[in-house]
Amino acid sequence: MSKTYTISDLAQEFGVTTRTLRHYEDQGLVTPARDGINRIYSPRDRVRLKLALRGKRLGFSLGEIRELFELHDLAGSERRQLEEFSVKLERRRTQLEQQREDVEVMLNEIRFFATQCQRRLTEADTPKAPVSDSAA
Amino acid sequence: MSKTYTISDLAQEFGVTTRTLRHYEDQGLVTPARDGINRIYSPRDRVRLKLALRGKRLGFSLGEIRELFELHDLAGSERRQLEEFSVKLERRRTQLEQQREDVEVMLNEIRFFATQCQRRLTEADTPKAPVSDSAA
DNA sequence: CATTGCTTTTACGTAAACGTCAATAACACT
DNA sequence: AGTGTTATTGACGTTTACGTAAAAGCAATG
Repeated sequence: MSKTYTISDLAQEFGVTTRTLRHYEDQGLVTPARDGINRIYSPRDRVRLKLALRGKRLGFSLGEIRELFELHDLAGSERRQLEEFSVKLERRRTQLEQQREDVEVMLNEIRFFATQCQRRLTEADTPKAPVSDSAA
Repeated sequence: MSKTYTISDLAQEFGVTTRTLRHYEDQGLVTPARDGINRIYSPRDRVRLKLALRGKRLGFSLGEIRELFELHDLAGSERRQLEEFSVKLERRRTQLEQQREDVEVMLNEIRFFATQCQRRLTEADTPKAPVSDSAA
Protein backbone atom coordinates (compact mmCIF):
# COMPACT_ATOMS: atom_id res chain seq x y z
CA MET A 1 0.00 0.00 0.00
CA SER A 2 2.75 2.42 0.93
CA LYS A 3 5.23 3.46 -1.69
CA THR A 4 7.85 1.07 -3.03
CA TYR A 5 11.08 1.56 -4.93
CA THR A 6 13.15 -0.40 -7.39
CA ILE A 7 16.82 -0.91 -6.84
CA SER A 8 17.78 1.78 -9.29
CA ASP A 9 15.27 4.20 -7.81
CA LEU A 10 17.13 4.16 -4.54
CA ALA A 11 20.52 3.93 -6.18
CA GLN A 12 19.82 7.08 -8.09
CA GLU A 13 18.23 8.92 -5.21
CA PHE A 14 21.19 8.31 -2.95
CA GLY A 15 23.94 8.42 -5.53
CA VAL A 16 25.18 4.90 -5.08
CA THR A 17 25.36 1.92 -7.43
CA THR A 18 23.00 -1.02 -7.46
CA ARG A 19 25.97 -3.13 -6.52
CA THR A 20 26.21 -1.15 -3.32
CA LEU A 21 22.58 -1.82 -2.50
CA ARG A 22 23.00 -5.53 -3.08
CA HIS A 23 26.09 -5.46 -0.97
CA TYR A 24 24.22 -3.75 1.84
CA GLU A 25 21.62 -6.45 1.58
CA ASP A 26 24.33 -9.10 1.88
CA GLN A 27 25.49 -7.32 4.99
CA GLY A 28 22.00 -7.26 6.42
CA LEU A 29 21.45 -3.51 6.29
CA VAL A 30 18.35 -3.70 4.13
CA THR A 31 15.96 -6.56 3.47
CA PRO A 32 13.89 -5.71 0.39
CA ALA A 33 10.92 -7.88 -0.53
CA ARG A 34 10.72 -9.63 -3.86
CA ASP A 35 8.42 -9.35 -6.82
CA GLY A 36 9.26 -12.72 -8.29
CA ILE A 37 12.97 -12.28 -8.56
CA ASN A 38 13.18 -8.50 -8.47
CA ARG A 39 13.87 -6.55 -5.34
CA ILE A 40 11.24 -4.22 -3.98
CA TYR A 41 12.32 -1.66 -1.43
CA SER A 42 9.96 -0.30 1.19
CA PRO A 43 10.02 3.14 2.82
CA ARG A 44 11.61 1.41 5.77
CA ASP A 45 14.41 0.17 3.55
CA ARG A 46 14.80 3.68 2.26
CA VAL A 47 15.13 5.06 5.76
CA ARG A 48 17.66 2.40 6.63
CA LEU A 49 19.67 3.22 3.58
CA LYS A 50 19.64 6.86 4.52
CA LEU A 51 20.78 6.06 8.05
CA ALA A 52 23.42 3.70 6.73
CA LEU A 53 24.87 6.34 4.47
CA ARG A 54 24.99 8.81 7.30
CA GLY A 55 26.76 6.20 9.38
CA LYS A 56 29.27 5.71 6.62
CA ARG A 57 29.96 9.42 6.33
CA LEU A 58 30.76 9.31 10.02
CA GLY A 59 33.19 6.43 9.63
CA PHE A 60 31.04 3.59 10.88
CA SER A 61 31.73 0.24 9.26
CA LEU A 62 28.85 -1.64 7.69
CA GLY A 63 29.08 -4.13 10.51
CA GLU A 64 28.74 -1.43 13.12
CA ILE A 65 25.80 0.03 11.27
CA ARG A 66 24.14 -3.34 11.22
CA GLU A 67 24.71 -3.64 14.95
CA LEU A 68 23.05 -0.31 15.47
CA PHE A 69 20.08 -1.40 13.42
CA GLU A 70 19.79 -4.65 15.28
CA LEU A 71 19.84 -2.82 18.55
CA HIS A 72 17.34 -0.36 17.27
CA ASP A 73 14.99 -3.25 16.51
CA LEU A 74 15.78 -4.89 19.79
CA ALA A 75 12.65 -4.15 21.85
CA GLY A 76 12.76 -7.28 24.02
CA SER A 77 16.40 -8.00 24.72
CA GLU A 78 18.35 -8.94 27.78
CA ARG A 79 20.30 -6.96 30.25
CA ARG A 80 23.73 -8.07 29.05
CA GLN A 81 23.21 -6.78 25.56
CA LEU A 82 22.01 -3.48 26.82
CA GLU A 83 24.97 -3.10 29.10
CA GLU A 84 27.45 -3.95 26.37
CA PHE A 85 25.77 -1.60 24.02
CA SER A 86 25.68 1.15 26.56
CA VAL A 87 29.46 0.95 26.73
CA LYS A 88 29.78 0.99 22.97
CA LEU A 89 27.57 4.02 22.80
CA GLU A 90 29.72 5.85 25.27
CA ARG A 91 32.83 5.12 23.24
CA ARG A 92 31.11 6.31 20.12
CA ARG A 93 29.93 9.46 21.78
CA THR A 94 33.44 10.32 22.82
CA GLN A 95 34.62 9.68 19.30
CA LEU A 96 31.88 11.80 17.86
CA GLU A 97 32.65 14.67 20.15
CA GLN A 98 36.26 14.39 19.09
CA GLN A 99 35.09 14.34 15.54
CA ARG A 100 32.98 17.41 16.04
CA GLU A 101 36.04 19.24 17.27
CA ASP A 102 38.04 17.87 14.36
CA VAL A 103 35.49 19.18 11.94
CA GLU A 104 35.55 22.63 13.42
CA VAL A 105 39.32 22.80 13.37
CA MET A 106 39.46 21.53 9.83
CA LEU A 107 36.82 23.94 8.66
CA ASN A 108 38.83 26.80 10.05
CA GLU A 109 41.93 25.49 8.33
CA ILE A 110 40.06 25.26 5.08
CA ARG A 111 38.63 28.71 5.41
CA PHE A 112 42.14 29.98 5.99
CA PHE A 113 43.46 28.09 2.99
CA ALA A 114 40.63 29.26 0.83
CA THR A 115 41.23 32.92 1.53
CA GLN A 116 44.94 32.36 0.98
CA CYS A 117 44.20 30.81 -2.39
CA GLN A 118 41.81 33.54 -3.27
CA ARG A 119 44.30 36.24 -2.42
CA ARG A 120 46.87 34.59 -4.60
CA LEU A 121 44.49 34.22 -7.48
CA THR A 122 43.19 37.78 -7.43
CA GLU A 123 46.36 39.73 -6.80
CA ALA A 124 48.15 37.56 -9.35
CA ASP A 125 51.44 39.26 -8.48
CA THR A 126 53.57 39.99 -5.42
CA PRO A 127 54.68 36.38 -5.73
CA LYS A 128 57.04 35.79 -2.82
CA ALA A 129 55.07 35.26 0.40
CA PRO A 130 55.54 31.74 1.77
CA VAL A 131 52.75 29.91 3.58
CA SER A 132 52.99 29.66 7.34
CA ASP A 133 52.93 26.34 9.17
CA SER A 134 49.94 26.19 11.48
CA ALA A 135 51.13 23.55 13.89
CA ALA A 136 49.98 22.71 17.42
CA MET B 1 68.95 20.54 18.89
CA SER B 2 65.17 20.27 19.18
CA LYS B 3 63.62 17.16 20.56
CA THR B 4 63.57 13.92 18.63
CA TYR B 5 61.54 10.74 18.91
CA THR B 6 62.00 7.08 18.13
CA ILE B 7 59.43 5.21 16.13
CA SER B 8 57.96 3.59 19.20
CA ASP B 9 57.85 6.89 21.06
CA LEU B 10 55.44 8.24 18.53
CA ALA B 11 53.63 4.96 18.07
CA GLN B 12 52.89 4.87 21.75
CA GLU B 13 52.01 8.53 22.05
CA PHE B 14 49.46 8.33 19.26
CA GLY B 15 48.24 4.82 19.84
CA VAL B 16 49.30 3.38 16.50
CA THR B 17 51.70 0.61 15.57
CA THR B 18 55.20 1.09 14.25
CA ARG B 19 53.99 -0.58 11.10
CA THR B 20 51.58 2.29 10.66
CA LEU B 21 54.36 4.83 10.98
CA ARG B 22 56.45 3.05 8.37
CA HIS B 23 53.44 2.86 6.15
CA TYR B 24 52.88 6.57 6.50
CA GLU B 25 56.47 7.09 5.55
CA ASP B 26 55.97 4.97 2.44
CA GLN B 27 53.01 7.19 1.61
CA GLY B 28 55.08 10.31 2.09
CA LEU B 29 53.29 11.65 5.14
CA VAL B 30 56.37 11.77 7.33
CA THR B 31 60.04 11.82 6.42
CA PRO B 32 62.05 10.95 9.50
CA ALA B 33 65.80 11.36 9.44
CA ARG B 34 68.10 8.44 10.04
CA ASP B 35 70.63 7.62 12.70
CA GLY B 36 72.48 5.05 10.69
CA ILE B 37 69.58 2.82 9.84
CA ASN B 38 67.19 3.85 12.60
CA ARG B 39 64.45 6.38 12.09
CA ILE B 40 64.56 9.64 13.99
CA TYR B 41 61.40 11.68 14.12
CA SER B 42 61.46 15.46 14.48
CA PRO B 43 58.81 17.66 16.10
CA ARG B 44 57.73 18.47 12.57
CA ASP B 45 57.14 14.77 11.92
CA ARG B 46 55.20 14.62 15.13
CA VAL B 47 52.97 17.48 14.07
CA ARG B 48 52.43 15.88 10.70
CA LEU B 49 51.46 12.65 12.33
CA LYS B 50 49.02 14.47 14.52
CA LEU B 51 47.48 16.23 11.53
CA ALA B 52 47.41 12.99 9.57
CA LEU B 53 45.50 11.22 12.32
CA ARG B 54 43.03 14.04 12.50
CA GLY B 55 42.61 13.80 8.76
CA LYS B 56 41.98 10.09 9.09
CA ARG B 57 39.36 10.59 11.75
CA LEU B 58 37.60 12.85 9.31
CA GLY B 59 37.71 10.28 6.55
CA PHE B 60 40.56 11.66 4.46
CA SER B 61 42.59 9.04 2.64
CA LEU B 62 46.33 8.96 3.16
CA GLY B 63 46.73 10.23 -0.38
CA GLU B 64 44.52 13.22 0.28
CA ILE B 65 46.39 13.95 3.44
CA ARG B 66 49.64 13.89 1.54
CA GLU B 67 48.17 16.27 -0.99
CA LEU B 68 47.20 18.62 1.78
CA PHE B 69 50.71 18.49 3.18
CA GLU B 70 52.23 19.10 -0.21
CA LEU B 71 50.01 22.07 -0.71
CA HIS B 72 50.81 23.30 2.72
CA ASP B 73 54.48 23.25 1.81
CA LEU B 74 53.79 24.72 -1.56
CA ALA B 75 54.93 28.33 -1.15
CA GLY B 76 55.94 28.98 -4.76
CA SER B 77 53.50 27.14 -6.98
CA GLU B 78 51.63 27.99 -10.10
CA ARG B 79 48.18 29.27 -10.72
CA ARG B 80 46.76 26.00 -12.05
CA GLN B 81 47.54 24.08 -8.91
CA LEU B 82 45.98 26.71 -6.77
CA GLU B 83 42.83 26.76 -8.84
CA GLU B 84 42.48 23.00 -8.75
CA PHE B 85 43.08 22.95 -5.07
CA SER B 86 40.63 25.71 -4.46
CA VAL B 87 37.96 23.54 -6.04
CA LYS B 88 38.96 20.55 -3.96
CA LEU B 89 38.78 22.65 -0.84
CA GLU B 90 35.30 23.77 -1.67
CA ARG B 91 34.18 20.19 -2.11
CA ARG B 92 35.74 19.26 1.16
CA ARG B 93 34.14 22.16 2.92
CA THR B 94 30.74 21.08 1.76
CA GLN B 95 31.44 17.56 2.92
CA LEU B 96 32.65 18.78 6.26
CA GLU B 97 29.58 20.89 6.80
CA GLN B 98 27.50 17.85 5.98
CA GLN B 99 29.61 15.91 8.39
CA ARG B 100 29.10 18.48 11.09
CA GLU B 101 25.38 18.09 10.70
CA ASP B 102 25.74 14.32 10.68
CA VAL B 103 27.65 14.44 13.92
CA GLU B 104 25.03 16.56 15.60
CA VAL B 105 22.22 14.31 14.49
CA MET B 106 24.08 11.20 15.52
CA LEU B 107 24.99 12.66 18.89
CA ASN B 108 21.34 13.36 19.54
CA GLU B 109 20.46 9.83 18.52
CA ILE B 110 23.07 8.46 20.84
CA ARG B 111 21.95 10.60 23.72
CA PHE B 112 18.45 9.32 23.16
CA PHE B 113 19.65 5.73 23.03
CA ALA B 114 21.77 6.17 26.09
CA THR B 115 18.91 7.44 28.20
CA GLN B 116 16.74 4.64 26.87
CA CYS B 117 19.36 2.10 27.89
CA GLN B 118 19.78 3.71 31.25
CA ARG B 119 16.08 3.68 31.93
CA ARG B 120 15.92 0.02 31.11
CA LEU B 121 18.85 -0.81 33.29
CA THR B 122 17.66 1.10 36.33
CA GLU B 123 13.98 0.25 36.34
CA ALA B 124 14.80 -3.37 35.61
CA ASP B 125 11.11 -4.19 35.23
CA THR B 126 8.06 -2.94 33.30
CA PRO B 127 9.44 -4.97 30.39
CA LYS B 128 7.06 -4.43 27.48
CA ALA B 129 7.69 -1.02 25.91
CA PRO B 130 9.04 -1.31 22.33
CA VAL B 131 11.54 1.18 20.93
CA SER B 132 10.21 3.75 18.52
CA ASP B 133 11.65 4.16 15.05
CA SER B 134 13.11 7.63 14.68
CA ALA B 135 13.07 7.98 10.92
CA ALA B 136 13.35 11.03 8.68
C1' DC C 1 10.10 -11.05 -32.82
C1' DA C 2 14.46 -9.19 -32.18
C1' DT C 3 16.51 -5.55 -29.79
C1' DT C 4 17.06 -2.62 -25.87
C1' DG C 5 16.90 -1.97 -21.05
C1' DC C 6 16.71 -3.31 -16.45
C1' DT C 7 17.16 -6.91 -13.57
C1' DT C 8 19.23 -11.19 -11.42
C1' DT C 9 23.18 -14.34 -9.45
C1' DT C 10 27.94 -15.77 -9.37
C1' DA C 11 32.40 -14.82 -8.97
C1' DC C 12 36.79 -12.93 -9.52
C1' DG C 13 39.28 -8.31 -8.99
C1' DT C 14 40.92 -4.28 -6.51
C1' DA C 15 42.42 -0.27 -3.67
C1' DA C 16 43.38 1.24 0.88
C1' DA C 17 45.38 0.56 5.21
C1' DC C 18 47.51 -1.76 7.53
C1' DG C 19 48.69 -6.95 10.06
C1' DT C 20 51.88 -10.45 10.45
C1' DC C 21 55.64 -13.14 9.97
C1' DA C 22 60.69 -13.83 8.87
C1' DA C 23 65.34 -12.91 8.81
C1' DT C 24 68.66 -9.78 10.27
C1' DA C 25 71.12 -6.11 12.75
C1' DA C 26 72.40 -2.96 16.53
C1' DC C 27 72.69 -2.11 21.37
C1' DA C 28 72.51 -3.04 26.53
C1' DC C 29 73.34 -5.56 30.04
C1' DT C 30 75.28 -9.12 33.11
C1' DA D 1 79.87 -14.63 25.01
C1' DG D 2 75.02 -15.06 25.77
C1' DT D 3 70.28 -13.01 26.38
C1' DG D 4 66.91 -9.60 25.63
C1' DT D 5 65.02 -5.53 23.60
C1' DT D 6 64.19 -2.68 19.86
C1' DA D 7 65.17 -1.65 15.37
C1' DT D 8 65.41 -2.67 10.20
C1' DT D 9 63.66 -4.36 5.40
C1' DG D 10 61.05 -7.38 2.71
C1' DA D 11 57.02 -9.72 1.48
C1' DC D 12 52.87 -12.03 1.71
C1' DG D 13 48.15 -11.90 4.10
C1' DT D 14 43.74 -9.70 5.53
C1' DT D 15 39.68 -6.87 5.94
C1' DT D 16 36.43 -3.64 4.13
C1' DA D 17 33.70 -1.99 0.59
C1' DC D 18 32.69 -2.25 -3.12
C1' DG D 19 33.98 -2.64 -8.88
C1' DT D 20 33.48 -5.26 -12.85
C1' DA D 21 32.51 -8.74 -16.01
C1' DA D 22 29.83 -12.83 -17.43
C1' DA D 23 25.70 -15.27 -18.32
C1' DA D 24 20.97 -15.23 -18.17
C1' DG D 25 15.91 -13.86 -17.34
C1' DC D 26 11.73 -10.71 -18.03
C1' DA D 27 9.35 -6.64 -20.38
C1' DA D 28 8.21 -3.17 -23.27
C1' DT D 29 8.87 -1.25 -27.77
C1' DG D 30 9.71 -0.40 -32.43
